[in-house]
Formats: sequence, structure tokens, C-alpha cells
Amino acid sequence: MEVLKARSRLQKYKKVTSISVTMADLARWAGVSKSTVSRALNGDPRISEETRRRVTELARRLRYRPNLMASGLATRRTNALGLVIPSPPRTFSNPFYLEFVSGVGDYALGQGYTMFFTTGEALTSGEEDLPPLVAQADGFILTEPRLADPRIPRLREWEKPYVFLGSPGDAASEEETIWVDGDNAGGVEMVVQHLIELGHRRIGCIKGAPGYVATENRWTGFLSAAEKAGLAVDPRAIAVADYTEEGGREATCELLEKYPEMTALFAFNDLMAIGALNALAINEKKVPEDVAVAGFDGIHFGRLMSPSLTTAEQPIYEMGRLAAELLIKQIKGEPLENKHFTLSCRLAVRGSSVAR
Amino acid sequence: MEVLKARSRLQKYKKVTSISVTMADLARWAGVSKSTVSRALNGDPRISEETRRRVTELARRLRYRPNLMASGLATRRTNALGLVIPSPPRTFSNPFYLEFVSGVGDYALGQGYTMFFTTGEALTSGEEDLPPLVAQADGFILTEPRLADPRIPRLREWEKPYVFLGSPGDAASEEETIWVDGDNAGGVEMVVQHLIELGHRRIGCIKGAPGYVATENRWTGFLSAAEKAGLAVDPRAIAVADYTEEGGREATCELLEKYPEMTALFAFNDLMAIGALNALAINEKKVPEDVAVAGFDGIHFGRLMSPSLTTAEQPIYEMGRLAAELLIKQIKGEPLENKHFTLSCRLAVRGSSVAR
DNA sequence: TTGAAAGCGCTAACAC
DNA sequence: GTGTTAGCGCTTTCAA
Repeated sequence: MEVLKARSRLQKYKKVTSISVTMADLARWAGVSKSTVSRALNGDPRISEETRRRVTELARRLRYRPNLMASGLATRRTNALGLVIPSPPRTFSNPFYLEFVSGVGDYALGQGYTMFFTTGEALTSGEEDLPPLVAQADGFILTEPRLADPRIPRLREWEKPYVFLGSPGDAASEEETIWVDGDNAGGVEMVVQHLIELGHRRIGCIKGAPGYVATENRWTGFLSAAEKAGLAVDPRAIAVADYTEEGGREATCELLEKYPEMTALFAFNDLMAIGALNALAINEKKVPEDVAVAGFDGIHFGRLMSPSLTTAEQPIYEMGRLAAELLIKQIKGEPLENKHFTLSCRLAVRGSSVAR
Repeated sequence: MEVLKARSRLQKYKKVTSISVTMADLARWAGVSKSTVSRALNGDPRISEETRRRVTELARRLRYRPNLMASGLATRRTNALGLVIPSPPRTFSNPFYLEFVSGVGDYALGQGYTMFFTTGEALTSGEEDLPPLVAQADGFILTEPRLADPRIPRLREWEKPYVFLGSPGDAASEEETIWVDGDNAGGVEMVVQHLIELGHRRIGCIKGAPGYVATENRWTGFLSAAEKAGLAVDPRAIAVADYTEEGGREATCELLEKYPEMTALFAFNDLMAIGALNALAINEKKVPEDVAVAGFDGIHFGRLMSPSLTTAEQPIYEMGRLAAELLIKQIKGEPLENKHFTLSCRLAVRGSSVAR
């Protein structure tokens, strides 16, 4: 009978997809008011244990599912995080972001939050901004900050919390923005040093695309390692690519051409290093005997290559978890003991630099 | 002044995150009613061109952003798709699902839909079902149908549209369910035939986990290829694994042990084939000289292995796109000319089966 | 072509 | 502890 009631209530609307039990239904059944039901279900301490038990039990039996649109409308919160990840080619299909998103997701879901994704240059261009639904998230996680990132002022006027993956380059935004980053400079220095310690003096380098803060920091690390070892950086030893594996392949061919005496090769990320392994195989160079190879990031697939890839591992998953944690704390208005986190890298020495 | 008004309106609530222009604000400014604004913005044909122009212009100037919670509450639609992908180890971190999700996402975002994800055995067990937010999606895409899939009856009572990735095994659900699938049997037959044509007669097989329709279909393809070539299937040539790369590695070691005369190896998916490449390298077997290897799926990473992986490529991304398209059409009530799609595979012959 | 008014399902002051 | 009431911002009858 109640069901009939619900159905008729709904039939006024054309596009009804399913009938469902509402809070009002529960209230009627339990013989209490809607507010009592709401309070019972939301753990309000003022409700008596007895009432709460009855209501929860009833909700279970009647398969009550709260309408999150309604409660969102009332509370003005969505319990969703908005993730802005790069547009192709560095999206989702980049294992790095995949692992990052897993970290965010695992934590967020555990805390009762879901996620909206959007890729692309959201928020950067003048008029266009976030897709409507994504914009309703309670806060945002953004990736790949650029120097003087145009998104920061826009986010500020938005008045919603946000966290960056990667530290913004300039001192001002760096200070006021909340961010999580891997130790790019330190990690790169460590892995390049490893190559140097193996005796390599002629080290090629596939530098990442310019304009990203991470690129600058990794470059700093590379120069620092070279300097400490007293190595001059030969311009012929440097190629620039776009952080994709295809780019890494092309850059490697370029280096083999213009810097044939190279005995080791460092790429600014693992994907490009994997491209390098491919290019070297095609050119019949043995790794690591002819050319030792190392990357940066520590993506899972590096381990599956043969030879497996030497790299500086960022704690990617952990960075995602932490970003989510910081964002949710902000959303809830909880205090942050620390606003900036630089997580250190771990050197993973594998077959591409040291023959087994 | 309007802003002040809005602010005071909101200050009744504690957790206000941002003030925003509402439809009522627009109406007041434009000197029309809320309904007119709504209609103008939603393209209702009854509105005069002049009014529509004025309203849209005003909305733009005032940076009006519709509150999707409110319209969702009113229309009972969320403009979101719910994706149920497998629980670990076959989630997101499986490149196959990654590519699939990209296909879904690209199409969905383009159509103004976002996505909710959930992994795991959602909808299968008795009590537990979808996470609340995910449950509010306008429709669902589900993966990995099982024989007599328990989710189908539950979805039906849900009365929301859904699309399966993979055809349900039994004739009944197969007919009534909307699904997109790769040609498992045909694809496997094709790639095994390729190994046979290379002269291999002793072909090991890493079969996928039982209970999945895809496993059964791929097995059919394998048997069919063997039969056509007049090969008896030696039970020692078969190992079973769980579709992960680790599983593939272990299964390969098992086969090397119990079926040492094997000259070729087919795995039910690329990830296991990649595990096989690893295990073979560790056991100092040359690929393809000692053992030729082939997989199934056509994940991107197969191309990056050395040797690169021979496989039957499913149009994974395209399957995602199509699934999203079918779902959105259903949600909008548009007719479907076809309810079942079996997309054919393409044989990709690479270095793991044929030395270059 | 437009407006008034009722409601979508839920939360949160404010009373009692 | 619990009920009453007034919205949250939008859509959609119904009437004009």
C-alpha cells in the first residue's frame, strides 16, 4: 500500500526511474517525525538508543537509501572530491596518475567521499571552467602546477578548498597553497649519482617538457649531481621530450645520433625511460652493458620490463592518500598541522643499470 | 547589494562554502519569473528569442552556475554514470580496465555526464549494494558478467538502465541484457592459429580463472583452433591462473616443469603473457626462439615489452565508448537499433612469436 | 509566451 | 528527546 502511494506520488513526473523509500515513509512507519529519523540515521547524540535502534532497523528492512541530492541540497555539501588530472597524453593512461588516483580513491572512499574526475585544461582558460557536476565537489585536487598557475586565482575566488599535487613554482603561491610533492630534485640527484658511481661519465639525459615545475626541479637535481661529480654537461647529451614513452623513444634515437659515446641514459620519468629501452633494443644496444638506463617515478610497469628499470621511486600512492587526507580535513574545517609535504624518493636499483 | 542579500540568506547555515548566483537572482535581475529563466536556459521552445537572449547573456555575465543537486532533486536525474569495475587485482590497475574507462570517460564527459566508480562485488551479495552516491547514478556499466549473474535480477528491480561489458553467458540474460563484448572465441582462435601456422604443435596454455564467461569463450576458441589443426590437447599443457601478471609468472614456471617440451605458450590475457615473458627470461628461455608467446587483449603495454607481445587486440577503448553511448541513449529514452555488440579482434604479430 | 505555486527529499533552527 | 517549520535551488504542472 505504501508502495502504491509512492508510485502515485511519483507518477506526476514523466521520467521516473525508480520508486524508493523516503525519509517521510520511514517516519510514518516508525511513528516519529522526519527530523527524528534524520537524526537517528545521522548519529545525532540527542536521540534515545531505543528510537535509533528502531529507526535503523526499519531503514534496513525497507531498504531505505538516502537521496544524496536532497541532503546535498540541504547541507550544501556533496561529499565528493573533484580531481583535475592532465589532458592527454598524460592522463589516466599514464600509470603514474593511475597510482595516484588509486591513493586518493582508497582514502576518500574510506572516508565516505566519492570522486568526480575531469581531465584537461579545466580552470585555465578564461570563460570555460569545470564541468558542472565536477564543479559541485566540496574541494579539488589539482595536478601539474605551472609557474604562476592561472588556476590559483580562480580557485581562490571559488572559495572552496584545494590541494595541489606538486609544489607551485613561485614562492608566493608555494607558501599559501597546500600541496604534496615528491622530492624531485633530491630523487633525481640520487639516481644520477647512482649512475655516476657505476663509473659512467658520459650520461645522456632526456629532459621533460618545459613549463612544468617538476621539470625545473628535476633539472636542478640533474645539474647538482653532475656538478658534485665534476662532470660538465655536454649540450649534445641533452634531448627534450614530452614525458610519453613515444617521446622517450624518439629522444633516444636523437641522442644515439648526436651523442654516440654515451654510456648511460637518464630520463625524467619512467615512461620515457621505457621508450628509451625500446629504442635501444631496436638499435641493438645492450642494456646495461652498452648503455645503462634509469628513470624517475617508480611506476609499477618499470618492474616488468626486461631488463627491469632502475629508478627513483616516488611514493605515488601515498602522495594520493595524503592529498585526499589534506583536502578532506580542510573541507571539514579541521586544522592542518602542516601545509606542504615533500615526500622523499627511494632508489630502486634494477637490471637496466646493473647486470644481474 | 545582491551579493549582500545572498550572503545573509546563506549565513543562516553554518558550513557555507561559497555564495553563488541562483536562478532566483537571475529572475530578479532580468525582471522575469524563475520558471522563465529555467525554460530559457534549458532550451524550452516556448520562450521568445528575445527573452532567451537576455537571460542567457545575464547568466553569463553573472557567472551563474546551476546547482546540479537542486535540479537533480527536481528532475530525479544526476547526469552521472556508475561504473562497477572488478575488485583487485583486476581493477583500474589493470591496464585493460584503464583503457576501457578512458573510452567510457571520454564519451561521457563529452555528453555532459560524469562518472562514479566503484570497484568490488557491488550488487552481488545479499544485503550490501552500491555505495550511496554511486547508487544515484542514472545508469550503470557493469563488467565481467558471470554465469547466471546475480546482479541482473537486482538491477532489474532497480529499474535503471545498465550495460554490460561482456555478454552474460546464459541465453536468457544474453538476450534481454544490453552488452558490448570483444569476440573472445574468434580472437583466441585467430591468435592460436597463428602459433600453429608458425609450426608449433606443443602449445602450452595459461587459462584464466574459472567462473567468468570470457574464460569459457576463450577456452572454446582455444579448443577450436586445436581441433581444426588436429592437435590433441595435452592436460599437462594447461595451467590456470587469475589473469594477473604474477599469476602468469607462476603458471609459466609450472608449465616449464610439467610440460618442458612446450615450444609455444598462449595466455588468456596480455597481463599473464607479460608474466610469462618474465618467467621465461628468468629461466633463460629465449623468446621466441625457445618458446613463442602470445596473449589476448591488446593492452598498450604489450607493445613496450621486449620482445613486444603478439596478441589479439580487442578494441578496448572503442568498447568503452560504445558502452557509454548505449547507456546514455537508454537514459535519454532514445531507441537502440541494436542491443548486443560483438566487436572483432585484430591479430597483432610482434616479436614474442616471430623473431625480427 | 509567461507567471504562480507546489513540490523533489532532506536538514537544522527553534520550540517544547 | 522529539516535533514543527522553513527552507536548500530547481522543474513542472496549471492557469492566464
